[in-house]
Amino acid sequence: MKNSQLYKGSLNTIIMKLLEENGKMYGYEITQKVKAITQGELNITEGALYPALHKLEAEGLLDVEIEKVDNRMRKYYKLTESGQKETVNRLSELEDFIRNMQSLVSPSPKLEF
Amino acid sequence: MKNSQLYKGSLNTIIMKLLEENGKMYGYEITQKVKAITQGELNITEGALYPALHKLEAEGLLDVEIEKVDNRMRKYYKLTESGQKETVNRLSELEDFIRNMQSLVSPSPKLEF
DNA sequence: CTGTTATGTATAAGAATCTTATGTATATTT
DNA sequence: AAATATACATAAGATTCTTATACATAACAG
Repeated sequence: MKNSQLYKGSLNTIIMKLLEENGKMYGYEITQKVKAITQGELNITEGALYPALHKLEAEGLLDVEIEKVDNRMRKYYKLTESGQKETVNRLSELEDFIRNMQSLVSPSPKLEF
Repeated sequence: MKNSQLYKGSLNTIIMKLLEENGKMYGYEITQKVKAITQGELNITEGALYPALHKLEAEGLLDVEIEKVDNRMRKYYKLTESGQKETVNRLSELEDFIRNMQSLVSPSPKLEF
């Protein structure tokens, strides 16, 4: 991903959320979309992305469909039914995570007397 | 930590933030504090915590001070000067991370016509 | 009084995720 | 003609965490 270790563990959730929103996407498209949404702050590397997609597919959360565009291969991924249910869970976990992290770092204001 | 992979990579930031707020803390105290703040949702395991503390110390971000209380050892950790500076960076990275994740998953509302 | 829970630290094996590097191939831009 | 963009893939190694184990004292429960 980027410089920060914080993104570790969040890639699956990002992929699934984007697929939920966009129906179907291919790998390279995902990297570009993420870059655009985060204004270049988050760059997903292929070495992280493709193994993640393969794993989600192996787990039955994604379906794949190969197309050829301009003589180049594209593997379009979309959520399975099981994947759609799991996406709801992952997003819920992400909300909890963000809430917990904010509780931990939000400046519980030090009262001064 | 807990069930979710999302927390992976965030432990160092949590530790440093708590030390910034509380001056000095010992390991077990950190686990209890995190549990309390997150209402039991996030449980830091010793297998993750102690190696993390040792590494932060080795990197010169933490200082350690041993005390004996009730015949039991406590290792109090506090931020070094370098650690204080680095904490600012880490918290800034965390803010960026949370902002980026919210951009990615916030329901860019689908307009219907 | 004896076993369990709480307090307190530590490490080692293995799992999961990611970085970095490399490889292949075509299309487009310079 | 060379560099960049598009498009997928994998392998070695780094990092971070889980799970299990280990040691030791204090407090509580049966």
